[in-house]
Amino acid sequence: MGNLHFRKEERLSRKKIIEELFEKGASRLFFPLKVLSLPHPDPNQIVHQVLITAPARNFKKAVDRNTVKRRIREGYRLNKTLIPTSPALCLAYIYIAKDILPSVTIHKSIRSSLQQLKNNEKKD
RNA sequence: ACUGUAAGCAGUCUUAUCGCUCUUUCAGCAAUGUUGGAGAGGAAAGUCCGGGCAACAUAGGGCAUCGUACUUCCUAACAGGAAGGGGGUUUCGAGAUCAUCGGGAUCAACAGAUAGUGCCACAGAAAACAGACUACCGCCUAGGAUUCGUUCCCGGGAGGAAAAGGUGAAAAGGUGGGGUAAGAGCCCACCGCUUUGUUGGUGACAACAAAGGCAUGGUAAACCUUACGAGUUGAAAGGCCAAAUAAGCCCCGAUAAAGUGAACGGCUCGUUCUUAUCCUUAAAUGGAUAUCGGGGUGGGUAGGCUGAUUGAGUUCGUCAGUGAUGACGAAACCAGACAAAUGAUGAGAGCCCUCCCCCUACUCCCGAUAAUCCGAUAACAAUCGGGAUCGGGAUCGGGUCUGGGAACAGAACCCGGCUUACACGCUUACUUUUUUU
RNA sequence: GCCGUUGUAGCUCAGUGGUAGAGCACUUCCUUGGUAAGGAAGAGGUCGACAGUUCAAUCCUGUUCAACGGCU
Repeated sequence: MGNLHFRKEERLSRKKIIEELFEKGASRLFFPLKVLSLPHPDPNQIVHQVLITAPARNFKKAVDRNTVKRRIREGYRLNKTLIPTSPALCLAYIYIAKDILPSVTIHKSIRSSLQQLKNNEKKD
């Protein structure tokens, strides 16, 4: 098995890249998630960088936002070996559903999104 | 027993796999790996108050604006807290009744309405300068009736008086008595109010005495007055390092400083002099270009460290105080993230609710009585009641077992409060309903 | 993290303490051969929620809920 870490380097935290991702990134919907993806603009980047967010409009309480973000993060951490590491990507996971869904369904949708990304790269 | 309200306490535990943040041991140039340790709350929430801390501002005083408002104390400070004072509501008792007094429970942002201004709908005669209206009273008087003494009816005049008008949230001290033409604090008793004094209390205030004779309707969470307080902005503050501040365009200046160039000297520096070119002019007068400097635009950078967790702190004990709280001593170090860690998936234990089944002290209910005991109807029989026994059911409790539940809620520089949210459980006070005495 | 604004009829908004209104929309009637426009009448409000001040609160005060905006 590969490394199932999720360290600070894999978090997307630079404001400029985030803006670029939200402007140019290709978006697909895997309910309950919306996934934005873009090749990383920094050529020295080795690992993928991921942004996870749950809008405060749908979840008023910080506890609910935290639980949703934690479940998405676990889903990415356990399934990130599905995509190859060679060209680094920027990803954004936005939680769209208005209820807190169980982590099984969230993991399923993450898995399918990663499969699709892998297929796209093969075509390229 | 049960229902609810308020206050307080407490708000799961163990373990497997894979991870996150900080720290630590060892290895390594480093990335990193490895060993051990720590890792959300009573409200972390709302951001309603008050501070610490930081930057900027600031002679002193006043005005404006905003806030606070019974007293004393606590506190770093507060619109917070503690202990009191007076007040409202309700209930019980005293008072023949009323005013009022005393006890209990409970509520409360409680300075000033004789500094001034404003407002008080509807209703009502009148809503704040009291007296316009109706009604009351005697005096004078026009007319009518009459039993011709007078009385009655209906008007007028100049007065008296502030008692009556039942409407309103609120009506100009209250109740009773005297007094009077009618009345009135006009006089008296009790009570309230105001002023003054004495005593007690640190004080809010209370008690008592004397005088006044009612003058003073409500509203300040209306303006306002008085007293006290408040500089502004918040960690997205501030400090250090790294990176960047380019080109282009616009404006101003070349006096000083700096810079450039030159000369000299003791030459990593000092002294002295000094913009340059072109056109134009009497003139460095004016203009253009270049260079340099400053400002703007433009675009660019926006990462790390610090601030930042040893503190008005925590736990335990003793002492002081009615209490909030304080003093002293001891012990340990107990989250520190930053597009934001403290998790995900399983398993088990305990707790709560529910379903099936079993046992069951005491108690209660229903039914039966072949035999047996007691009592009532004078006695027997019979009947009734009670006991006893048997059967069935309910309940407290215990065991087994099915399914489910576990609230409110996530640190964001740090503290002190307030407010709001909160499942199950426990304690205290009050309380709904039912049963028994 | 810090600061602010708003909440009134189905919609857009007035209303500075005395029984809450306008425009559009809705219903019924008139007008027309019919519709629109026009005219007449009508219905529809816990003034976001809960407390307090006041005789009386949409308005004043406090708490709370929701929506929206700003600060790098």
